[in-house]
Amino acid sequence: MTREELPPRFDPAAVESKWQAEWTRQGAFRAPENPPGRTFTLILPPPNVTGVLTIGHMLGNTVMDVLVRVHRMRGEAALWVPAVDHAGLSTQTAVRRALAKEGVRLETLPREEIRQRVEGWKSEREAHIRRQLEAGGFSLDWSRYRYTMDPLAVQATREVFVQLFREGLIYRGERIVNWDPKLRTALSDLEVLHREETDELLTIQYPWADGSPGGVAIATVRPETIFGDVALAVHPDDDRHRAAVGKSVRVPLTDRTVPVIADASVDPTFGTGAVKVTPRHDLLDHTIYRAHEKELTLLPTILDLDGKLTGDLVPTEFRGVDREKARGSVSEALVAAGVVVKREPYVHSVGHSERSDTVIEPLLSMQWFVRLGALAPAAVESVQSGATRLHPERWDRTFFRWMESLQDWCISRQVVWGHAIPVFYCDACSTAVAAVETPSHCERCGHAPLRPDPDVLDTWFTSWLWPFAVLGWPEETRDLERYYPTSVLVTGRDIMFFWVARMMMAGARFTGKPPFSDVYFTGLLRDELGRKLSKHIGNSPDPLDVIRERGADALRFALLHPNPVDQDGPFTPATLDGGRNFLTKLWNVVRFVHGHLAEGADAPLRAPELAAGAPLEHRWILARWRATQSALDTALAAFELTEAASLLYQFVWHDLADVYLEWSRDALSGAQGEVAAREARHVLTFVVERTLRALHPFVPHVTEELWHAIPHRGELLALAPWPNPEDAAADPEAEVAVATVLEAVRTLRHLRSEHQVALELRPKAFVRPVGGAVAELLAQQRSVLLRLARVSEMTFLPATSEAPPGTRGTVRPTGEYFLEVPEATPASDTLLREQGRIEAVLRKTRERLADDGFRARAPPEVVAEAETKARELEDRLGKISEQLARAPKPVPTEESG
RNA sequence: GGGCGCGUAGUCUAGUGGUUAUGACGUCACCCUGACACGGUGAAGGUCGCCAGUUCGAAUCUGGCCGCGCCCA
Repeated sequence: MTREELPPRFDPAAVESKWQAEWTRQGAFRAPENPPGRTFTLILPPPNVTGVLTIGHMLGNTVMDVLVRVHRMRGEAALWVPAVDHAGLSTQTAVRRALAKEGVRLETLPREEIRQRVEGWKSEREAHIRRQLEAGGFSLDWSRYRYTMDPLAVQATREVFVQLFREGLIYRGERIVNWDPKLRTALSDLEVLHREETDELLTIQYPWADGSPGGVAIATVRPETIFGDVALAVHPDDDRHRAAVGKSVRVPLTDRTVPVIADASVDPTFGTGAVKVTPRHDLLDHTIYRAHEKELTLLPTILDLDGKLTGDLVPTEFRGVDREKARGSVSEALVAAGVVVKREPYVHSVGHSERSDTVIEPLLSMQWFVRLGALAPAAVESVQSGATRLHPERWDRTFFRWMESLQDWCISRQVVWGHAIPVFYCDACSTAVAAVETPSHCERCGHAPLRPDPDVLDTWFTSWLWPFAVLGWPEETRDLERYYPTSVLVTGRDIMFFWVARMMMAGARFTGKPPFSDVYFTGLLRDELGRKLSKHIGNSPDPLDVIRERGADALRFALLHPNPVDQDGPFTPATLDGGRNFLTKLWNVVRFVHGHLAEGADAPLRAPELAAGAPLEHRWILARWRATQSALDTALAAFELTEAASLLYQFVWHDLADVYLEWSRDALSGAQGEVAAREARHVLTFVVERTLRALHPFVPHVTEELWHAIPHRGELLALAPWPNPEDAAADPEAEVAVATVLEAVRTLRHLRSEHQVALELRPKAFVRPVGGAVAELLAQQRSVLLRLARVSEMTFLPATSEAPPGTRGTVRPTGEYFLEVPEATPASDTLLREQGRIEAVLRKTRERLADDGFRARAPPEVVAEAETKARELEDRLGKISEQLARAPKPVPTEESG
């Protein structure tokens, strides 16, 4: 092992691809087939195969990779299953857009050709996604890669459908659904986003059918639907309209008359208290219609699947006109007819398609539904019992609330791309049968062939099975037996209901177990202006480009370091710099260590046994390492990955580099003899090797590279054991002692800086310690003090002596410090500020002590503590005054005056 | 409209009854010291959103107000 192996600067491009290839070659991430002992399983939330991964995905992936790598290093059989999702609707939308560029309308192509187009598109994007995942260094088991349209997934999807169908939990029915007229498909409630919009609220007078003067006025934002009216409805207790009930009115612009009916679901406070009833195109109207089915025979369709007015009831001039356009022209026609009483702006919540952003059209339609209400209790129970824990916990309440108010889930989609609904119709005897394998003939009457259902399933109907479907369900595979239930689900809050809750329902129903024990919600990423990352704004680069420029490890650290669980975090050039800077620091620390190590040395199995009189700095760094590793384990157990990354950052940069390396420089260089050098090397190798192990899950490439450059045991850091804090001893005494020495060093450095003593000078220092213990400690550490504080000598002063001439000094809790200054300089600003600060604290402390209530009610130890503090502060204040008295006052600056 | 959550230096953030309020980025000063200028050393910067209450004592607990975010309707 020679020094040339570590170049002066970390070059991520070469290092990262090298180790990615090596991990793959050695099969490091391939989970064993039938492992003994503990397992740890993650599923990658399958990205849409027609999308690409965003920086946001990288955050979730990094979280997962840290978790799975830690568990792998702990010796568990760790499995992380990669996958992509066919994403029926969004894939078809993407293909539709691509076709539009060629001037081809998707609807004009035969199904088979659409499928081929989608396949081609899929393979291209799938490869890009895989490149992104590999470049990130994510330790996925590619031998278990899954796609939601794989034969295995088809099998699981159909099996689930058939089971639920047979139990009556899936049914086909005519219901008002959310219709997307642009994509021409039904959507589930979750795929509808509500937005406040301002529309015009028209108050329209429906004249009496018998021609007598007056009529009934209703308010509506949808005048274009009046042609579908079958009634007007009022609240039964509404005195204003009581007389109208039972009479008939004429629908404006038509010759049709409709009755006025009473129904308790009408809101009497809205508009005039009377509403029009258009039962095929509004949920509430449909409910009213169902309640009055006997009186109302007509159920007219006036909007087609594209959202255009249609049907005999619509006057010819409006037929074929889009609903948005028709709204304006019908409104004008109504005004012209003199039936509009009032026009006013009205703010209301309007549903939009999540996919196409089109305004959703409520439409009576024959669709397939799942009765989620029957599946919910088991999922609720798993959270209530703690079998599944949400992180952060407070989402429990939102989860429960949603689960209590479940609507039936519309699962049929009128698109080409997706899993066919496994239902087959016999045209001879009108039987419908659900079957996993396509039946060749009708079981009941023998008729053949059967007609398959034309619709496909909502993509989420496959996704909700994912935790067990990827492991081979419904077959009882070894993977299913050993790796299910999975461990942690990491995802964004936005799909808590779409996916997480539904997986819990499916897991409970089909496997009898919660599909995972923990759910970790990641936060959103925002740019330096606080905006969400989005391609539209252009602040969301392709992770591959970021990795090419900065490296995967820098990206990973930048994502994790400032992004606590469920909290929005920054993703900016500055955070990326932070990641890169940390890696450079780590690289240089190990490079320095590497330069001091003997060749062929072995990795220490445990920390060296240090004698009681062993050098303080060794005892200290081992204690710090232990504390860090222990806090790290605690943070990881609580899913506090930012805290975990932060602990390692602090340890590497401040404890290891700033303090320990500087402190032990002399010993390492051999200036204190071979025995001291050997001991320092031993401690250093131990600490650095363990630190690289602990850092590995966060920044796997650079740590793997560095680990191979120092003494180690084993082939791959990725498979090395996770460090055990018990390998080093706690040492509170050393921690206190080092804090004291560092205070002395910092104080002298501060005096130098404050009084502008040039760095190349080595002035004399004088100390008057507060007590014998401090004096003894500083005397013992004299040589390191001289070196770190860059002073030529250090003289201890007796308690009663005068301050040495030609010096300036300051007062700290550990004692008084004086530094030789070249010529008479004023006392420092800092000393004045310190005086002010201490006076303020002292005043407050004295006030507290003067308060009888405090003395009577506060715990005695708090009172005693305050008394001690007051004495110490008085003492220091006196010394500060002496210091100030023996030097000219500083020239007051703008700020200090 | 209902629910959940959040307001701490210029920015992000730790801190669930008693310390001179934590850390990072940024800022300022000096320094290319033999691992690192992607660095070192030192410094400045805060009425802990506002008001009241509980308490000997509140960033921390309670209530109200103001501002912001998310989810559901």
